[in-house]
Amino acid sequence: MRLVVARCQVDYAGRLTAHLPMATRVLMIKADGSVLVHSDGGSYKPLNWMSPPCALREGSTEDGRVEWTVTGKTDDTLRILIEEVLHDSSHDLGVDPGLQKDGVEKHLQELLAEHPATLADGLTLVRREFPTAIGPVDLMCRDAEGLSVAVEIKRRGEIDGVEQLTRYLELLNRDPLLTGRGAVRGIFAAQAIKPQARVLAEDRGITCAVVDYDALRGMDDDAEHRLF
Amino acid sequence: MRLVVARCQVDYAGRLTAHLPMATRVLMIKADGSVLVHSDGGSYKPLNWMSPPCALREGSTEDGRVEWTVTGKTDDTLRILIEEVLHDSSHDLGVDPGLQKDGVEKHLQELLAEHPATLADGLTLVRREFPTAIGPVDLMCRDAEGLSVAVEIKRRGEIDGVEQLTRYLELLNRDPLLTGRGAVRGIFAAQAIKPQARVLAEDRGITCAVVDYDALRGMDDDAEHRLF
DNA sequence: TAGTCCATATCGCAA
DNA sequence: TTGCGATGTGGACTA
Repeated sequence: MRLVVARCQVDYAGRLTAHLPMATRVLMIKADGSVLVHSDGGSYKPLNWMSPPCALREGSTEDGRVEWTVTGKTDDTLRILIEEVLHDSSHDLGVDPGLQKDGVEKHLQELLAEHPATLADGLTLVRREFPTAIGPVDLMCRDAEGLSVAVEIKRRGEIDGVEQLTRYLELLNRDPLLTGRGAVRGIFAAQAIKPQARVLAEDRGITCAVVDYDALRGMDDDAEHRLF
Repeated sequence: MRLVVARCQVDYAGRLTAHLPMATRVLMIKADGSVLVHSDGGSYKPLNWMSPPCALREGSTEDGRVEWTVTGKTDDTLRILIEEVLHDSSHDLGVDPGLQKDGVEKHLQELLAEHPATLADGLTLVRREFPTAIGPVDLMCRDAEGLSVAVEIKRRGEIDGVEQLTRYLELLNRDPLLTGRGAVRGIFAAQAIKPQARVLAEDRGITCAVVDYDALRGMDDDAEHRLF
């Protein structure tokens, strides 16, 4: 890992072209050759970068200024014209042991599988990841009247999720084993549902359910076993 | 901008919980208080981070080790336990003049709005960003016969774009003002269209148009004004 | 390898 | 501010 602070001008040409005027920035050069150009603001996304695999070549322009050329796998190139180097240091970091995560969509599905009644009164689980020809339905349930209910779970409820559930319902409603007592209903469950997605869902007779993740976790006796 | 290289352990708790075991990493602390934890690989995304606005507090644990606590706007917290500092430097970067981009979807839409006939002979523009209940249609046009044509523009033509255009067409074809002379047609325009998207589009009677960005830019008399 | 879906997404624009 | 779509999306998983 090499860290450089320099007054520089950056030009990228690849899927798009982008230009950064001359200013002081941080250049991070990773062991795999990838380069990140950061300013003193924004968020974690660099102003400009080159993803690995790529190669950095240090050269100079006709008028003797330092110029880095980073070449990517395709035609991507990142040109960094350096006017003044304010800091330059290299560090051996070794291999990173990696990140452990908890609390993504899979976990939400586990919690709802344990507590399906929070989605609709009297709802009981038939099975998780119920298989269909076009992919698994997150939860297949049965309501108080014994009718089949397909549940699609998303962390954020957007229009794509409604389309997905619609495709599932279309398929499920061709199966006489499921539709014996009546058509399969759909429930679209998410921590937040966008207005457009809600309109589309309701237009298609799909019920929307906003899920309170913290409340669900509170209901789960084993919640503490998942913490680090 | 402060750059620290240190052996550290990182724990994040917010929308999810995440844990990084003790290892040597780069910590980037920006002027707005945001913190990035980078390893010597991966891509531009840090292993862990805290987005602005946030506040960093340097403290120490009961056993005297250095611990940073970064607190975000909501309940987000990032705890960095530091075992050994290998490098620590601060730099004044000033305000960045910002990034200039060229070649994104918006620009493509401008060019096609100026030259709709490249999509189909005799096509003329009615208006850009034509409003519907579920969002704006990129270009609403009229063909040589006076029939309405909805154009959806994507940089990359994938299946989502076809779904989007299908929804627009469904809605537009309920409007007697547009369908007076016949049903509204759809054109799916992109720099490259994936095979699956093409199949779906043609199955729905949507015309696919592959757009040559460079050729379009060449037709545009004012193109040079957009260059740097 | 190509398709699909998630993300602590981030970012920019507009209502 | 919130909603919404684009992103040089990236990354993981699957068939």
